[in-house]
Amino acid sequence: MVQRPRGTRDFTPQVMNRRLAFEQLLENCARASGFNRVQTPIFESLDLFTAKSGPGVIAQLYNFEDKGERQLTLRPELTAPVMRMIAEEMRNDTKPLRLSYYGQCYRYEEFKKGRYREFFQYGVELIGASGPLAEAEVIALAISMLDACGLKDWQIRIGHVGILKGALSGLGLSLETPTGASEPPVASAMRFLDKGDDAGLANLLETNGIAASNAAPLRALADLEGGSETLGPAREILSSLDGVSLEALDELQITLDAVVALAPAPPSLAVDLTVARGLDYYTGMVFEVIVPSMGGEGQVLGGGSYKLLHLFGLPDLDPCCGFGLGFDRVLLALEAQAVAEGREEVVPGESSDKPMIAVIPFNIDVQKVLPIVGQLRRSGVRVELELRGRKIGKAMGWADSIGADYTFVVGPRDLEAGNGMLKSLSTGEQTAVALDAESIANSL
RNA sequence: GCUGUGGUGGUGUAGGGGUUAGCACGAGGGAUUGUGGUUCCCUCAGCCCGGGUUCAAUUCCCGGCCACGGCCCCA
Repeated sequence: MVQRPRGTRDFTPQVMNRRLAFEQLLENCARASGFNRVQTPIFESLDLFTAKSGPGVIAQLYNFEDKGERQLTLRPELTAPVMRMIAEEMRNDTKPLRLSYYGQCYRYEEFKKGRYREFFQYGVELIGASGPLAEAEVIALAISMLDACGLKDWQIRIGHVGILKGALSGLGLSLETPTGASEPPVASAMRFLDKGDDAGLANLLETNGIAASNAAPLRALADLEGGSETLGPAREILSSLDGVSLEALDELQITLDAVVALAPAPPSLAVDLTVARGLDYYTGMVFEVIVPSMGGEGQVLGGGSYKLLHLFGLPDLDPCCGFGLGFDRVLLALEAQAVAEGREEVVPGESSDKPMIAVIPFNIDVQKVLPIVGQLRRSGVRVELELRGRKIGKAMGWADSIGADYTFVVGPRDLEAGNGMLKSLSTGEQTAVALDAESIANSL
């Protein structure tokens, strides 16, 4: 028996129903904010991802050579392909572009709950507009989506890489990687701050000719916690440091104010200046959403402002802003929440559908009912036709188990009388209805 | 990359060096040749793969594969 490859999943009709409903819900949110869907290929040139993330990423790629000896790879993420698409197809489109995307991505790594080798990502990118208002639009959309799907237990953390970075470089730490080192001193400092390694931080400052006394205010800055009220203390700390600009802080303030006006209030919002997203192409505001109950795999969404389009010859469009949403993880969180609340419905609206009617021809020529089946379907009613010639009792059981709302039985007697028996499976009531689609539809 | 636990019909499980490998759900058929979600009967279908120990392995040992966890990492 051939099994599905490691780290992949099959989706049964019941599961797929839910996934489609979730995708539709996200899509509706995106469209309400003017974001329109695009789609890119499942495989791309290997260069696309090594250019963005460096040669180290190959270890986690499903890369291969095609029959024309081209170096290709299954896509590990969707931002780079969308950037590529913009450069190739959308240079002359009116800016800004508001794009959304959804699809599977592939990473060769160990998988766990909420982490698979084939996983699904939903995301948006706002291209050709930057600044605090553009950032607020993106954050607000993320909040709206999580709000719309009914998730309750989540936290959004918003930061700005420019603030710590500005403070550190303002003190005199270099943004350039020295020869022989693996990362610039600024990045090392941010890592020390994030991990709480104060000794390492002080040491780093001293070896770069900066007074170690500066470590304390930096630590205080990194440790600030809370909502937008933390910006006041942050301002005081930054003002006390030499050569540090307050510009990034002012921008973050504008962004936060705009988000409050644009989006529903999230369950928990925290300003956290150490949100680093680990990636050096993020240049401004960064944010992420955590579902605490999911533990180690609890980050369900991440994004921010980044500079990538210069890699495609479009530096004028940098920086852009966007986020990626872990489709599978949010769904897992919703499923866990539904179980905890003893609720059947996991994604809002997943089970609301048009009524379904099971048409059961009984000891008659099936041809007699086919036109009605076709007409009902065209008029928007879901119709399933009994295909196995079951006896009447079995047929009723079949109709029940496929989730039909009604049965419509047509036997010899009915045919003679020119009608059929329409039965509601929920109430058990049964009435004779004329043998035409309109009469049946009106009786539902 | 490190590490823990586990793999018995389609699903969930019991058992265990020699067994007709048990049960439940499921699916198909029948009791019931015009009415379902209750009952009864019948049928279908299983010891992950390879090697080793043994007279004998589904059971014990090793390896692989797969699954589920905890770290590391995460574009």
